[in-house]
Amino acid sequence: MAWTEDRVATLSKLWAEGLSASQIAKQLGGVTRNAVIGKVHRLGLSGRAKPSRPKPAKTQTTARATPKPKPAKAQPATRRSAAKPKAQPSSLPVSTEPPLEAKPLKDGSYATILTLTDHMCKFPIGDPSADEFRFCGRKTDPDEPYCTPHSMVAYQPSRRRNSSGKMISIGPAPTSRKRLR
DNA sequence: CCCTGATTCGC
DNA sequence: GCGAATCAGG
Repeated sequence: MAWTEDRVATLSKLWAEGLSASQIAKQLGGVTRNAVIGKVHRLGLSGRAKPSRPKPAKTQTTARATPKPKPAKAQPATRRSAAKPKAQPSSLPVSTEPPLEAKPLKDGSYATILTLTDHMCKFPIGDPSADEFRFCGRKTDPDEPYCTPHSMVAYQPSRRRNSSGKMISIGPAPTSRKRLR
């Protein structure tokens, strides 16, 4: 697609109207937003509503100028952030209370969002909006957000329980959850 | 992850 | 001149 005069006219108009490059591109058809932006720049009408422009100059020249080694990136690996138990089990079938209560720390206090550390079970205890809210705080296995018992309730597999109500023997680990990556 | 505009550069 | 690729933000 070539930039005919009328197309450029349309481009200018839409751009002036504040439409985004992709919007304009879509409307014009046959061009990508990059093309639009490129053209806009070439036409010299880049900045639209730019009150201030403290742009200290982009720093991407290096990437371009450099031969670009591209050593095969290690791995995207979606960052696994700290566990977020979220929502309280207030609407669970039976007991609203988890099998395990929070365990006092050595100093007698309880684990809070402030005192939770790496190897402490992050299983939430109580109402998150309440002052008494705390975390289990027990020791956890490396990498695990919860202590073993809490892992079981937290990651209750889609597996059922047996008739006696007991859990089906799950392996030592918190079940299957280390997916992905 | 979606989107934005900005920039560079091979064509 | 063109626009894909890429960057930097939101």
